[in-house]
Amino acid sequence: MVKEKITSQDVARLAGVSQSAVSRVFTPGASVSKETKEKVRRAANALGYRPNVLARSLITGRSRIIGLVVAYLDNYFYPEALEKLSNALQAKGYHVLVFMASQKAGNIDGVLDEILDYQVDGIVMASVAMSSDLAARCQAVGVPVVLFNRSQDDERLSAVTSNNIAGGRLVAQFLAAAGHRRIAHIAGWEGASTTRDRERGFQEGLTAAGLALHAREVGNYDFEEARKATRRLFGRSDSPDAVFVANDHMCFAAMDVLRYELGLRVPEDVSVVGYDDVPPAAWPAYDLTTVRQRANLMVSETVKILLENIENPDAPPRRIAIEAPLVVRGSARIPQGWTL
Amino acid sequence: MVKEKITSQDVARLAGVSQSAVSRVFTPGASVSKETKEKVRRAANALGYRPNVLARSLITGRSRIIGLVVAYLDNYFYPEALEKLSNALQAKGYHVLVFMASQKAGNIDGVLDEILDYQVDGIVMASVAMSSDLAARCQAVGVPVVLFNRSQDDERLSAVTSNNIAGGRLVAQFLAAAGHRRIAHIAGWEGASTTRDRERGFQEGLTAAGLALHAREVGNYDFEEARKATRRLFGRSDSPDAVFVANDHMCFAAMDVLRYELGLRVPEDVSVVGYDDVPPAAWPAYDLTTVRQRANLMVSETVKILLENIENPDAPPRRIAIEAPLVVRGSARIPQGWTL
DNA sequence: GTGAAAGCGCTAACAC
DNA sequence: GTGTTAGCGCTTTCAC
Repeated sequence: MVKEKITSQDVARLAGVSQSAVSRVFTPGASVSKETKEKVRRAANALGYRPNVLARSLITGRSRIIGLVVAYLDNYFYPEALEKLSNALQAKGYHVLVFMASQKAGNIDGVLDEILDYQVDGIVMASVAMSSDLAARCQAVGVPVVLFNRSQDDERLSAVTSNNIAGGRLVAQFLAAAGHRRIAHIAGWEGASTTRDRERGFQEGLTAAGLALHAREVGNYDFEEARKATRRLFGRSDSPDAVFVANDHMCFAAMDVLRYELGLRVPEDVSVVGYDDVPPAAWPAYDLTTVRQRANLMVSETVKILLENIENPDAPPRRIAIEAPLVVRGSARIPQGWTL
Repeated sequence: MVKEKITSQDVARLAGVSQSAVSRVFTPGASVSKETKEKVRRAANALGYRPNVLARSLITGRSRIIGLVVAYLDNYFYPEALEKLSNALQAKGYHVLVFMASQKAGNIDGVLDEILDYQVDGIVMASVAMSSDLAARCQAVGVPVVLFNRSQDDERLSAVTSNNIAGGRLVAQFLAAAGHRRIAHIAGWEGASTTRDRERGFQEGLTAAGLALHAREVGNYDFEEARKATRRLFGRSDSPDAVFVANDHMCFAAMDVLRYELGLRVPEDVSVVGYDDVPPAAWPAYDLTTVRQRANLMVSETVKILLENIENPDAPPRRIAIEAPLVVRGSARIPQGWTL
């Protein structure tokens, strides 16, 4: 096993220049003559030399690593986001170091320590809530944090979400306009801002239409819990004629219970609307009417904010809510003349 | 913006010990007295000190970073694998640095350079093929590589897959035993070992049952292409009465075309079998009979091999094929008295 | 434009 | 057991 570590020193020797000359060739803004550059390049290629980014980080104080904390990947909104995030960051010369924040609560603290140990230049927290003193810790070491798909009141945190309130409101309007009167909701995990906002907008929309929420259950963004919630919702007399489920992941579970356990037809017997527009929502088997979270935009905003805060540590945190359109498919009755 | 970088030097000063004493406290195998350890711990906590793993890496030559190259995350086998891999590695004190290898071909070369720049301790290549000289490069710098869900003949590469040949054979047996006689196949991307192996086993099984492949199309593991392949397969007279689709991702596309475009019933009109057993395969809307790739086992083997090769650079590469059982659900006719 | 020299924050001999 | 010393591979003044 030949562990040949080629250093800039080796290249310098071969090229007949100083070690710092080699460094300059590999440092974007440095001043080197054409000839030196040429010689060094040649020597470097001959040896297969590549700069050690860890050593570089030690001195520049920048690792070009972004820590990503994510709780779960079984909600298919996240793989999609992760893929896009990684691609966008890669294009800017950054890379994503993944930290899974398992279910365990206090867990996040430990994870944050691990992240910081790697001297990351920034942190993206996807679907994870952060305590105030964690935010303070990041601020103390000067590492910008942006919350992805979660919002928080803390002044020091940037956040990118879809406009969950408007999204929820849109669903209510849509369902009300279609003539539904017994409209139910399956909420997500109540600790999450997305859950509160989607439900708040939904309630507002219902109220504006002169309706009251017919029934409500909590699904905690969990597949199995969503099934149970659906059974409870439809297990009683006077069951709903429409249901808004707080995300697509739970919505698939709900639809399956509706159709295959309860024998209900969608949308003839009950209209179903989700949130996220993950890929399976478009599959004919579900053909789900849902609010689209525009992953592309959410990711590009996240990257923009992150890089801005890395380059300028005094840039203020920002909170962005991306407009979230309703994608009308076949799982919910369509109101007469619905256009918006 | 207070960018307080706390170093071991600071801690040493506060604790009244030498800087190396501090280092030893944070180095697992080092010898420190109880009192020193206590003093240092206290000082470190007071200052919020944490060792800089990058600086450590520079000297130990180990970064505790594993590079993961993955081509796409829309096949839901990969998010699942990534989650498990990250968790398993995290438990061992390693972390995953993600590199997306976009569609572009020669791309892998560039990606590999980036990976190596980070001084990763090991590399996992998921669903990516590697040229021989890339393998040589990794070997040259002493970085172990394990292929995940792909196999390759190169001697220097470890690989973990399911037993694709046996899996394919099992599907053929199952379909033949159910009395199907016009059995078709939608293959994946023909450049992948999984594609070849699954099809090879499938063919063998067919032959053993005295059958010939009725028809064959290529879906390239792509959703849209799989739809088209399905249309071609069933667009002619004498269309298949059963189809084995090379992975679940394509299989969902195929089933949707069968049911919602062609009006065929599954499994009454046509039996459908997939490969992977991703979560949606178990959803009632699909209820897919499929070969299970045991992500848990595949990941734990991957981690085992990787760590083994990191700790002992002379450990030989290993090629593992995990047994892949057929999960019988409702998308394919079940043979009389099928037990295995 | 280029080399010499001084570290970045840490670990690992090496003496004591 | 503990401090001193010498780097890990690199960037960055600083003279020239």
